[in-house]
Amino acid sequence: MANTENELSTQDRILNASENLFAEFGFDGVSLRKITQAAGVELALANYHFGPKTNLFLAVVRRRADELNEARTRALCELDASSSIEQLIDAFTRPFTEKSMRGGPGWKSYGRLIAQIANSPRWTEVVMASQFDPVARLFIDKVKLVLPSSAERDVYWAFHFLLGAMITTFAETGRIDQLSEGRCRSSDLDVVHAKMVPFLAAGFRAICDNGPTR
Amino acid sequence: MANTENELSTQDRILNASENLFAEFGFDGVSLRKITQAAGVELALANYHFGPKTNLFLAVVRRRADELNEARTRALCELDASSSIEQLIDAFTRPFTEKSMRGGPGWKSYGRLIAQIANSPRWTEVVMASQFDPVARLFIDKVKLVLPSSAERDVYWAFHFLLGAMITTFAETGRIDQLSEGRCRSSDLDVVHAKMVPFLAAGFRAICDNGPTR
DNA sequence: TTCATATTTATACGATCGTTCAATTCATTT
DNA sequence: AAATGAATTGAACGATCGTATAAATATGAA
Repeated sequence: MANTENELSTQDRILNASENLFAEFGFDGVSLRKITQAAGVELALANYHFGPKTNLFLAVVRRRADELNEARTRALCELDASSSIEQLIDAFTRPFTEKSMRGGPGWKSYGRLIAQIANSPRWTEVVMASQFDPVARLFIDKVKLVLPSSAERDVYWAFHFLLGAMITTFAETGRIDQLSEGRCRSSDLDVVHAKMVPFLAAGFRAICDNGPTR
Repeated sequence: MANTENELSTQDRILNASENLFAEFGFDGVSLRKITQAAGVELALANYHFGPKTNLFLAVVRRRADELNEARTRALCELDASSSIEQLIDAFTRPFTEKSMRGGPGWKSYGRLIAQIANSPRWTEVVMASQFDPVARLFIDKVKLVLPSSAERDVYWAFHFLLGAMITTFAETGRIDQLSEGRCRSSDLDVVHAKMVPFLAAGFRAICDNGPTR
């Protein structure tokens, strides 16, 4: 058997190489030859273990999506109507921050990968909706409890802005590092997280807390 | 000569087709053959007028970036230290909203294109920094005037979150439409803009208005 | 009209793409 | 040891990629 000691299985070697390269160059910017070469395996093994290239891409996404959704769901379920919007946003965003900072280097690539997928019409339905909608609905339902006077549409819009800010944060493109001439370090997600939660919480309160609904 | 009456020049036909296809499929997801076919011109004309494929991509980005930067700069320069943070955010974001809603269909594609570029390490430096940094610095300088008690780092972080929310808004992937089951229509940017400005303004105040700096 | 220049056409080159498959090796069970 | 199925190898397929080039055509100045 493989995968004893510190050796990785062929599947994991391919998945890791795919994650890195897809994150940097995108789905169409990487060939299966580059992937298998980076993984140190033969070309045909990608097709043997994962089928067509699209399936390999989906396998890369799904691998960490399950773990992430589980952590988010667990954190959200501990909160109720008496919680603050800060706690809700923290529960939704902290799992990725934790994994990106302390879950291994693959999570950094995964953050960049999700950012590409999220803004690509090609993958929005197939990947984002199918993988992340359930926990998104859970988050929104909790927001309705915490901010009961909010109109439902406004909660969705606030969540839309949250997604944009969060996804570009986890992408870590380094743009803000460059623009701020080193004053900001986007790779230190603990610091960014501490700024992001109050920023987004204030936004939620501003547009979702309009007093009695009618 | 060409381009009399309602006919488009070969360059414009190629640029328009490139804009649409790059926005939908990404740089590596489109071939010059698909582009020239969609433009109704011969394959070799793309190379003749624009050189390598990368140059064509950059030409697509630059075409509208100049017009957008000019409108943003004009709006920002009308504001001073007595303005509100809402006015500043509006000045920065409204030009794209206006052009996307009433500037012709090409601006919709351009919004999706920028979203891809913004989160792609490949283009962050070459495109984003070189094209959009000057007006970004102008915006940040104005924020420092309007929120004088803010720490400089916090202004950059707030701008970072603004960029994420704004860019995903202009991408119009339709994800929030789907998630909200039609309650939100991301293509109606006038409505989204009216929600985005107070959302982001509250976020800026939350993390940039910490009282006296020290 | 004649000539020089700019643009368009048609074709081709070498490279790389995703995918397939027969042959071979490996691991495990009888 | 023999057999069986999974895993790996190495090579090849047709298709498509970006780019280049020579010939044909269109354009504008003399």
